[in-house]
Amino acid sequence: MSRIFKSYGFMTGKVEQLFELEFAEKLKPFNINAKQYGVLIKIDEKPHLSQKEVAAELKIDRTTMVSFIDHLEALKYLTRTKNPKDRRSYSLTITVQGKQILESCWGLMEQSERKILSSLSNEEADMLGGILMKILETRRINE
Amino acid sequence: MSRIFKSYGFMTGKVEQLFELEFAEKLKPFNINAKQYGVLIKIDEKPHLSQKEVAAELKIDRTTMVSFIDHLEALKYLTRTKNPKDRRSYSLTITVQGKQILESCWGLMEQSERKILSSLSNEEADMLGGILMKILETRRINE
DNA sequence: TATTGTTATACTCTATAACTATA
DNA sequence: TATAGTTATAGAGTATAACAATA
Repeated sequence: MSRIFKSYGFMTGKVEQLFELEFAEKLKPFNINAKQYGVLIKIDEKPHLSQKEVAAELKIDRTTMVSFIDHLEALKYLTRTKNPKDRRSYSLTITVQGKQILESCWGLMEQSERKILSSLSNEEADMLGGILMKILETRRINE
Repeated sequence: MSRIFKSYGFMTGKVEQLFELEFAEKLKPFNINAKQYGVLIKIDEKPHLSQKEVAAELKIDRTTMVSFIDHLEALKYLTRTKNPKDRRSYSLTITVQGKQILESCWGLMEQSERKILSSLSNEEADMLGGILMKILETRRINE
């Protein structure tokens, strides 16, 4: 086996690619990508955030956020309303349709992840989740 | 904690990003990126491969490979010589300087990976490597 | 005719800078 | 003056199509 395969970065990247490709396929019918799905989750969990706040929490550039929100609004997955307390900013809320999409996508994501992890025992899958979480927690990427 | 954080895909992506950013920083002085480093490893392990063969093994587009090889040749990390048995293709070999760079980068990669994994016990780090490998093996990404 | 490497081109994704409206 | 959102633009990174040299 090639030396490069002994690299955690390389292995993690390849596994990430498996998850990404599998999930992107499932998301196609909904016309959104994984990052836009993350934006929708965030707005569902914290209604009335502004574009800037969502951008900061997900570490996405605010100009990129404009196009993401444009797209999700056009699909009627969320609504922009002017924040009356600061009319420069928007208050973002998910729509009923958006919530439905969210649930469907969550199910599809679990399904595609089960497929990628199918060679692992339940214990190994749990272990993987715990170890990844542990790496991220110490880096304080807790959003 | 946000729901999205319970996703393997999301966690794997974030961890991959940690490895990538850390290693990219180390590679800067050598003026190559992680994929070009992978190309160099491949040519070191299998001398006299053609550009097309390297491209196929690493799943990189052959037109992208042209610019990678241009770059690595300009840095004198590898040499192109015409394959006498098929003058359409090149025979790629790593230079002495390329080999030195390879060893330096390998050390730096191990160093940056140890940093990312520093919150794990040795057993956990080994477990992570084994589980990632197990996922990839069943998908037959064995190059 | 098919294939290797090359070039020109285009496309995706994202970031930078300048603009507007509000504060 | 500073800030939220917007727009225009540019820069990576990569892929598609057409071409030259060789098989």
